[in-house]
Amino acid sequence: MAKEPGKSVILDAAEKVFALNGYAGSSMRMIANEAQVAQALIHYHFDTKDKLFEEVVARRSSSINSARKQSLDQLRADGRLDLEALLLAFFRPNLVLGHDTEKGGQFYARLIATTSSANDERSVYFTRKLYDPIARLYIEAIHEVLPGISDKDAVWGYLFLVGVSLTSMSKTGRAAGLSDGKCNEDDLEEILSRTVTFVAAGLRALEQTNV
Amino acid sequence: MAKEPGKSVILDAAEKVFALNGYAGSSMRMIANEAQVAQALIHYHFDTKDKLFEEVVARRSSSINSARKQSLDQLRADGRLDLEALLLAFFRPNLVLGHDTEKGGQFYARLIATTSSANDERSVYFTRKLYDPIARLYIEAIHEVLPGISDKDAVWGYLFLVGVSLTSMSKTGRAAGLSDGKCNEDDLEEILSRTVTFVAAGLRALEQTNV
DNA sequence: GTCTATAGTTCGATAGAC
DNA sequence: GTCTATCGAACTATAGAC
Repeated sequence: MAKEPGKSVILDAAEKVFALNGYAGSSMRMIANEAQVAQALIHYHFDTKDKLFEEVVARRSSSINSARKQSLDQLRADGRLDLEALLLAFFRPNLVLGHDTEKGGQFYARLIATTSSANDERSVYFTRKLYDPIARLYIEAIHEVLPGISDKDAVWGYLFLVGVSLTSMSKTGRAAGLSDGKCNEDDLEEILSRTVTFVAAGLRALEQTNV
Repeated sequence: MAKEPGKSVILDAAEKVFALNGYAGSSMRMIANEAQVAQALIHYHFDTKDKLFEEVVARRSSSINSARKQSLDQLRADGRLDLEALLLAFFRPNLVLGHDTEKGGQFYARLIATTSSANDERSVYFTRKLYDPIARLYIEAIHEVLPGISDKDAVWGYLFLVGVSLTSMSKTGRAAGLSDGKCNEDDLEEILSRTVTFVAAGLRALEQTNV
């Protein structure tokens, strides 16, 4: 079925174009063409390119961040908060969205990976605004499950954790290329279990260095 | 002392502008202004924006990659190749360059982090051309020092390793912000030892899952 | 809401003087 | 080798018909 014109069609198109070309590398014409609407319609609904980008990111980030916060609270309430559970709570929302073609969110993971690695003012602004609050929550939780870890190691460990998750989220095809096809970037559980194993061991090792 | 006009002044300016704004977000005018030369002079020396970018990257990547290859060969020749030595051989060239203000290479690390996380055709092309050969070398070396690791885990482990190193290389100020100033992104050895500890434990854990 | 047409700006690249 | 000046294309955004 053909999609009807409207805001969501434009948001989907913009998400894809921004993810594949970055903010500066994307033009309103490319997005209009992808969405099969007139360029002026995008300005009617979203005003400027800047505000369009903000709405693209806001649509997904709020659900991811609230899922991450709720999972953490739930685990704590149930007394089941350990390191592996913490990592699963963090990774799963992003990976699920990044691999879920139904929701049309398969490009958001790439968009976030690109944005959070960029150094321009807009990208840094978005990263801090959207992800620093969640970061502080998870750094605090790392202290709970690894009581021996130092403040510095908890922060560096969290940043390493994010670096690993961005790698596994991006679906650039590099894993398949370097493994001659053995690694399957579409196998969600395969990636998730490896990521958790790797990061959990890394964080425990950081805790050990402070004993 | 003021720098004299010429190719190296333009390359330094381009490296900085590209690192801070990305390829698409950088204009020849911005670079000309940063270098304090006429825009036409950049075209005289480098022809197109594309070729300028290629020369900016080539200037640093060749020395980094040959350092990585030579360190690996030397360790093997000396019979001192273990996991920690392998990781140090990989991380040090990039970290040293990223923190060395004398050489003027302090922006290259950010440029590479941005480029290797981007999904546009040019960035993917550069990442594969410049870094896939070194990647295959180090994946092979991972198999040597961790004989029990599976092919898939070695590739995923290598990609996680790269993800962690990009995080610690970038100097975005996020570590300082999240730790209320406790983490010092300028302390090279502090970052390097943490990175090695974290990644070594992660890779050993991946090896263990296959026993 | 959605379109066509276009104004006004900025871009990469080139011509030509020195 | 370095400059000023400018061309033609692409860009964001807007005006106005429907």
